Amino acid sequence: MARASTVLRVHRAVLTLVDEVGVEGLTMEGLAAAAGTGKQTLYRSWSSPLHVLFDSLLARSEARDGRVDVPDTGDLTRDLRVLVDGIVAELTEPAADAMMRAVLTRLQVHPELSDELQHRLLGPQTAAIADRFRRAGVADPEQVTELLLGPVFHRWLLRTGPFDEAWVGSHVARVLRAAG
Amino acid sequence: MARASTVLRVHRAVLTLVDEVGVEGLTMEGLAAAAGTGKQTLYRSWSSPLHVLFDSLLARSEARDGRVDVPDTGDLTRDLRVLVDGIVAELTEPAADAMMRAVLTRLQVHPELSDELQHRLLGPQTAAIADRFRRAGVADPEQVTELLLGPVFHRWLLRTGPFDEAWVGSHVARVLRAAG
DNA sequence: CTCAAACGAGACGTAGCGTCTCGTTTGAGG
DNA sequence: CCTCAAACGAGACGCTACGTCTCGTTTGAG
Repeated sequence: MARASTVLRVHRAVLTLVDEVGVEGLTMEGLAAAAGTGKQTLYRSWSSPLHVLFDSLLARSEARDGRVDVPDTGDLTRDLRVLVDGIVAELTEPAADAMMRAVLTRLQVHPELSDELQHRLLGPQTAAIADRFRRAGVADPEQVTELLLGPVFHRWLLRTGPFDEAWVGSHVARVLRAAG
Repeated sequence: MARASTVLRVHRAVLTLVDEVGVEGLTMEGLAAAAGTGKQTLYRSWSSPLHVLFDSLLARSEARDGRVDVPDTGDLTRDLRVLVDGIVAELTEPAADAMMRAVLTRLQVHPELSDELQHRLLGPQTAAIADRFRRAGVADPEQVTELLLGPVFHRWLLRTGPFDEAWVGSHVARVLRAAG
């Protein structure tokens, strides 16, 4: 429906614009101006500025073959600490924090986007972590992955506590104890 | 600053209105009309429809002395299952689900409200759960509480899986294994 | 009873919405 | 190389909610 060059231009524009005005500041009109496109062209492919941003983020992630590198040195405890440290670093990096918070947030209003995020981004990432657990002989690797990520996510989203090194260490230890 | 009767009227109006139009459909103008108040009166006390809703929810929760009942029969496994079942029931009840999702997510844009939610609602609730763990002789009860709630929250917010009975059971068992 | 604070009502200019036309560009099939 | 429909840019349009503002009225503590 839409021309590839147009999509590319819009994708680039939204990532630039969101840095200037923030996720809340995105508007279809601003986007049209920034991308040098007509509003109708935007509405042809996306139904809101959030959809544009979201689509652009997914496209970018897939373009760089969006793999998670789950460390596998043989030392599971160590690997998990490195993994969680990496996730925490990304969650607390101000720009990424704001963006993910906003996207995740606004996503709640659009369950179909939630599914898409699940399949195109989160799913592969949690699967990679579950694989690491499976290789280490952990039973129920998917659920243990959830046990690992859930509290991190909980702490991040609800701001219930800091992500210091001690917390990461004891959290990983607790998850491994649960994993048996 | 604001008269108590006015606040009460607005609180009542926003809870009625949100059932009709949803959280996204709330506007200051609609709220003013529903509460029979001037817009200036609203802006005097709240800065957005979300703030009004949020304040109203907190007030309601505190009015009924918003305590969590954490079961304590002596059988920790059983108590935790009942507790988690209760939380899951509340999270999946359609009206409450939509409301909490909207509030919690929109909250991300207003960190100061996040703190308020933490202190006036979530904090006391997690503390009650941590106390149950502490009474059972669990070490690090706060962190084990996070281990219990994190995955529930994660699964709910990201819609990564269903909340069936088998999941609750195995999750509780895993958390207890981590608790030692 | 008094009078300042709080109020309701609603006018005002602004911004972004989503729809719509209109003339122009583009690129695949003949 | 030509054709022509699909996609495009530009922007006008009416609309809704925004946040600010005035103005006259109500309310309740002193």
